[in-house]
Amino acid sequence: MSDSTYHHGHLREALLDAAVAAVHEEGPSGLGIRSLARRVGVSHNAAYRHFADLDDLVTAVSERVMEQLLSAMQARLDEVPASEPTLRARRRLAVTGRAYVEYAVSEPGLFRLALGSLSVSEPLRLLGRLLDELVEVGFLESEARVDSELTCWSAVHGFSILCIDGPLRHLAPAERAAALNRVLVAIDRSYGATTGSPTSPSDIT
Amino acid sequence: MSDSTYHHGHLREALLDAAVAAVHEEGPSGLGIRSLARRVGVSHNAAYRHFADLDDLVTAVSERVMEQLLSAMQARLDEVPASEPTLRARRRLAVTGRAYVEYAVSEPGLFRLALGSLSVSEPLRLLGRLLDELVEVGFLESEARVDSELTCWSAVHGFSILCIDGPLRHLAPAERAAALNRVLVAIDRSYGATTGSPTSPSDIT
DNA sequence: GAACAAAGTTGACACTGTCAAGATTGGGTC
DNA sequence: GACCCAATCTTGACAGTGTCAACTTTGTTC
Repeated sequence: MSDSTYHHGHLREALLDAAVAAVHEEGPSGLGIRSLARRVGVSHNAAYRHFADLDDLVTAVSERVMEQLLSAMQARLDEVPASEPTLRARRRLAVTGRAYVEYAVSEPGLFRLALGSLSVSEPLRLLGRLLDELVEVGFLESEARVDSELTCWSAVHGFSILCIDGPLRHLAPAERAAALNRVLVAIDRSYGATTGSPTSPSDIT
Repeated sequence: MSDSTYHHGHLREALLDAAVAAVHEEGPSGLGIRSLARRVGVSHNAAYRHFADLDDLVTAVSERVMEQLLSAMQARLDEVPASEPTLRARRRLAVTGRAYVEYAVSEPGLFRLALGSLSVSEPLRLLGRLLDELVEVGFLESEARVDSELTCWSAVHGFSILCIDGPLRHLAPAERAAALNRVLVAIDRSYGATTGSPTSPSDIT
């Protein structure tokens, strides 16, 4: 790898890194072909060799952010200790929702960017698996399983929006956590309502 | 009112009208100081006498859209026929949620614009009143009332996003309506779960 | 009628995304 | 080892944008 500016070698990756940093610092509007090129130290529209378009670049950044979000959820998921199977499945769902919201709050710019222009099919697939677990374990009736990822994802995503630029914007972290717990308990209750679950909802927080 | 271009008279309102039309046709990115001025037939940055800033203009448009959304919900609300009080209160809540989603789907650009930059405190207030009704009527326990607007608004808003640019994007209207019904029933069930309501959830659709 | 403030216009500047054409480089082939 | 080529980056240009400053027009008020 020479010092010459030509043939940077990893321009695409460097641009994506810079894009994540820019959105982290300045929000989604900080993303620009030229400003990114400046940040990487390359001349304007060098990026056009790697991205067709500003939209194309934004899409690529979104995919990267979505991967971060997914792995953050996955990490939390794996930390849930073994216990009574039903309780464990319910906790796995709750923990995933909490990870989602916490990512949104800690990285509002990246979250807005990713959710504005990309399909959320990956997180929905993960959610689907968790709900299947709830059915296998007998907590969620298979009839109520239909489209249940919609209510679950909607609730968690909507709560994130309220925290980022809604009325919950200036809530203290502790109060936000309390409100989030109420939302997660409501989801849990809504799924277990049909079976009259014996375990208290507060067990999942 | 003279024919002269000077002293347009209603420039502010004309600009807001044009803004709504532009976003309706071209999406949020169709909003621009200059393009709006062109649309109204006035020279560029005449808008600066009425709006400090592009952000200021966007905020004003958002408020206008939010008013449209609110009155759309209110209209549906008033159409719910008198019946058994509990059923009526539940239906009023469901109908409001449906109006919210239908507005989002029918005006995705305006919906995105308004929800991206404005607080949703007005709709939340309306929602709060509906939930108070559910408490008065004995369907929702007052203990579960705390922050219950969060779960409700979150679910409906999240569903809207899924319909606009999520995996539900290309769903046929009938299927979308069916999925929406399931979400609304889930909310209803989650609220009535603690009391063991005697009425079937399907009554509210 | 003169003075004044409000409303619109004109001109300029820096910035943006994007296209076209040229310069530079490393890898493969004879 | 020299040569060509394709990939990569640069330079230059164009239209479009938001915004500031200075100017012009207009309706109102004393």
